[in-house]
Amino acid sequence: MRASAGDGDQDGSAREETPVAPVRPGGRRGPRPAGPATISRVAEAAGVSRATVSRVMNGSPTVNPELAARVRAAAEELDYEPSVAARRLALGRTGTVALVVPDLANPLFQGVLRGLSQAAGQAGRQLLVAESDEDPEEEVILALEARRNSDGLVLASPRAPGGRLRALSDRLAPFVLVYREIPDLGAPSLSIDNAAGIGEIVAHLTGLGHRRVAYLAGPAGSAGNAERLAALRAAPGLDLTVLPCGSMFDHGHAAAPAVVECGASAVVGFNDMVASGVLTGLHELDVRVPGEVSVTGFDDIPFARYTTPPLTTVSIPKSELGRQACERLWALMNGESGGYDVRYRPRLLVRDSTGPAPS
Amino acid sequence: MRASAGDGDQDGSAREETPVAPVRPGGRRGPRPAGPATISRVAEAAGVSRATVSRVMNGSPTVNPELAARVRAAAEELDYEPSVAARRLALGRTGTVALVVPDLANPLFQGVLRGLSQAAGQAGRQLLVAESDEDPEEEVILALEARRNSDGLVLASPRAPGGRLRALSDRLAPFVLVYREIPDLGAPSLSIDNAAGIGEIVAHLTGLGHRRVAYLAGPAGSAGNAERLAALRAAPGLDLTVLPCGSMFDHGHAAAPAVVECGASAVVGFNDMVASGVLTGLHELDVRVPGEVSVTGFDDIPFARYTTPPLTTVSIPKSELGRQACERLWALMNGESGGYDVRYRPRLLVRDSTGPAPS
DNA sequence: GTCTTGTGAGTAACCAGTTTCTAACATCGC
DNA sequence: GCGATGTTAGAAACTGGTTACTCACAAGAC
Repeated sequence: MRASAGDGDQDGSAREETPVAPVRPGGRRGPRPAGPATISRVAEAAGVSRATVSRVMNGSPTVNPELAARVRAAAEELDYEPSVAARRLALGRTGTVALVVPDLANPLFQGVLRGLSQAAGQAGRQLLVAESDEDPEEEVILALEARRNSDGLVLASPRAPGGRLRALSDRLAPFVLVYREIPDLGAPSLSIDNAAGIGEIVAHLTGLGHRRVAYLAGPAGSAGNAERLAALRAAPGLDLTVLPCGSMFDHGHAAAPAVVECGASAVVGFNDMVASGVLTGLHELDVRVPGEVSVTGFDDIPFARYTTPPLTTVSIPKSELGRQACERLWALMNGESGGYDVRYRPRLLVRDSTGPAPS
Repeated sequence: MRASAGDGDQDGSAREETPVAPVRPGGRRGPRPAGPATISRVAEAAGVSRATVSRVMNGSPTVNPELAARVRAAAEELDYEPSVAARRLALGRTGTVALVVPDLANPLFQGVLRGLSQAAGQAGRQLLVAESDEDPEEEVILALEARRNSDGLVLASPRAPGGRLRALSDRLAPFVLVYREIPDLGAPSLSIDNAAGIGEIVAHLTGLGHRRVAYLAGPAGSAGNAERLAALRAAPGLDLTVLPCGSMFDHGHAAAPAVVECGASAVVGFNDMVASGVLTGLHELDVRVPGEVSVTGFDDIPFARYTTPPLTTVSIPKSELGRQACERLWALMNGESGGYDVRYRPRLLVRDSTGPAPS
């Protein structure tokens, strides 16, 4: 007898009328149920059993067409819509898939979000979205919670430690991993060959004569950042300076002075946003790009074409990842195999932000 | 590029360890009844009734602490987690809110998405997202469907005709409208004063001596576009050319030649993306901005600071809209009033893409 | 004209919780 | 000592569907 009785003390008005006591979930058998129509009401109206109504609503062929028509008419008449909650319970399916991302503002994840949203829509499913704000602990909780409300999960670029995910993997299943690979995880992964992407960039830059290179590092927890950094470190003949940066425009913008200071002739951005930011920052410092400094990005976000100068970057199939993630997830949810892991190789896009190293 | 499933799809090879059956996730020791623990199993294990377990799980104070501890221990032991589906049915609540947007790729809606996502997370609710792809008919269906799976709805910049939404409003309720106003709709709305925003822009441009202005029009169905266009048409002393355009970078980019052709000295973009696109397009045509042509945007998306030159635009409180939308929705869902409609007045941000009209 | 077979529809048992009602028991007042 | 009162905890009804099982009835086989 407590519930939320305590909070009504300051309100006291605005309740012009209490039209219809909605439904008393403890139940009495009123004479006129009111409220949204239920399958029982339809059954009664059509003079059939609930089972028959259910069969009709689900298009079972074992119902006399005449009867079916009567049921449909009754349903129509009563504005009947099957209760989603009840179907979920009875069927044990939610008709929903979930996506957990570190940062919704990042165009990279928007690609996955869109791909997933469209695929889900086409499959007549709902899409649940949760944002972890880059916090690994939060992420795990969110993922578990999202999974409990859905039939399957897409984890985009999870920040959580591999061991943690491995331990949780049977409570998370079925799920697919995007933008990350975790060995011995029982889930398919779709990832980017970051080393290859960096390789493309390095080859391009060294081909232009650059040796002193600055790397604008991404967020600490990002597996992609770790791989890109490692690949850069492993590149022979590079004089590398690592500048802590981040993943957003502002971070790149703020890093411009440090770039100038370190004397690099080329800047490799963790992603296109920091690269765009640094582009503007350099412009403000009157550093010519690519005359004095070359700049590269990563991801090929839509905006990258529209910076000045247009950004040299590597492109990754963002929407394709979303679509593929769906496909894998559908397969998994049907008890099929999630298929082989794949790793997409980024493609170099040379635009105008890179040029020969100044001599 | 590696083919993912092309060749190996029919491998009948040794598959000794493929656990194809959905193994009971909880059964580590002892032959327990399979499947996830239910309230009945917990009740049995603790030697109490289901009602008591329910009370304990919901923190009812009318349970003997000793008994409660026993129940909690049993629940812990069995890895019990209450079924979301069953609670939904019994409580008649879903614990979910839904968002319907025309276009997830648009930074404008991402603001709302983020604000909503964060507020929902804080309130311990799930967030359902649906994208209508700018199709009014689709949108209505999506909204209805989303609403059936949630306790409340946020409709962002809906494309559907006002009458249609009005007719559906009781099936959609509780819901709040964002980026659109519809008279006599029984739902609170949070919108942008487009006319005021255009007013700011026009004042700024005419102050700089511009008279011949081109407007890069947004999507046909957009209410925001209609209002902005109307405000421009109503502005006195303007020689206005309307160029069909769109809402994305590419649309703006493609419009650059038409801008040059029409001889305007200033371009008013429907939003920041088309403005950025046209900026690049003009640059490619060797038109100096703002020397020969001034360009303005709308919305102040994060990119806008990082175009070259940085874009003069009007800013609107995107995340604030998301947060406010939540607040209204929570109120509505608690049976309170949704509050007054509000209309935010955009703020002019003068950056470097506008300058004196050439004489 | 029976026996078998097939078909359509109803009965009732689920799904996994929540909540009302009720009964047993302890406590208190007179 | 006995009735009145107050706690707990259980029984059972309820949320609104789905579906395995069953049964009545009709058609076809012999």
